[in-house]
Amino acid sequence: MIFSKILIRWYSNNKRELPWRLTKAPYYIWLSEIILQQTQVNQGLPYYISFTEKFPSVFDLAKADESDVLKLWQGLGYYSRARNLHAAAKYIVKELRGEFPNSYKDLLKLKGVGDYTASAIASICFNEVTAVVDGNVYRVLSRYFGVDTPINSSKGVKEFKALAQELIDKKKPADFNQAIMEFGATQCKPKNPDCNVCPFNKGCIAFNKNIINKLPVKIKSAKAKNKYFNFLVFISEDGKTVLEKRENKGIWQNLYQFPLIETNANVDINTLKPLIKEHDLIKGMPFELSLYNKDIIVHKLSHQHLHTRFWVVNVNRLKDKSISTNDIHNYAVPILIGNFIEAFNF
DNA sequence: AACACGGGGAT
DNA sequence: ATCCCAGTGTT
Repeated sequence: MIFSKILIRWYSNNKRELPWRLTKAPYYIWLSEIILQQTQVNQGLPYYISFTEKFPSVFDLAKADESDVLKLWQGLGYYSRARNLHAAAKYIVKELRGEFPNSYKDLLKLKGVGDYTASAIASICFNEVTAVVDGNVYRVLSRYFGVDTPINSSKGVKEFKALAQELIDKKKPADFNQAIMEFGATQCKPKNPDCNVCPFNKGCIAFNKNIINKLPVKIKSAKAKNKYFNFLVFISEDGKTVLEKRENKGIWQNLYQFPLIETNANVDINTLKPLIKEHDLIKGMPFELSLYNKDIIVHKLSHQHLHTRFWVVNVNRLKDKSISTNDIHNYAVPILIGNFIEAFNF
């Protein structure tokens, strides 16, 4: 039997029940695909539920404020997905009168939609024969066909896309695409794949040459850099504090944080005090400084290790820009800040 | 081509 | 520790 037939049969017997598999409405498929980029099903699932509840249609999403979209996205990471999602919703409503793009080519014009997502939506919603290539597909194909081209090289990207496009079931592109991803996610896993019960083990090159753990080949990325963050948790006698919006490019764009002093290394209270004394928010005012977390919190991102200390700065009163500590939960914050807010219990 | 972009889970 | 995750955008 040919590859796609075996795969689709496996899928019909083994697929998980997931909410986005109950619909073919492009808005919902799009939502699920954006949420699931670089995100495991278990992590993305509650966000899919809350987004479909709060924004049942692309019109609801388009008319929301970005701050509300980011608040709902809080904790999921890769926040450009939320910003692009919102921008694309506004584009669909304004420029396309709410009619969702219905081809790979037009889907690609949406912010945050690249080759993978355009292929997924086009195939699932419109039966377009466009093969998806995600992390699962790289793994399944590299192992079965014994392809050792690095998956994150430009050559590899083209090669695997062409191979997937060759294999896809022209009559059932939606099933094929979802099947190969589901197969990679639940059976042909990175570690300890279930080769003993695999319907492909007879023909799988990696299995038969015993090189399962050598494939796929991936070029290693640079190591994470250390950064040293000192967050200033101002507290005034009338129960106010300060949050600032991160406007710049980089991590956490458009999310909120406590005023930040970044240093080249961990600093103690004596080093930090003069810096705070000159801080715009309290220049010339008396203050008391204390360290909240004795143990440095190391928040690990893909490319940065954030060595973090929270400093409580008690002051008499705060100028403008301050907010009531009662309102602090209304702001979208990175999980690092969110965990502090929860522990500090304002 | 190389890098930035989060947070959680598995090993 | 290290790798991976229904990838995309920028430089």
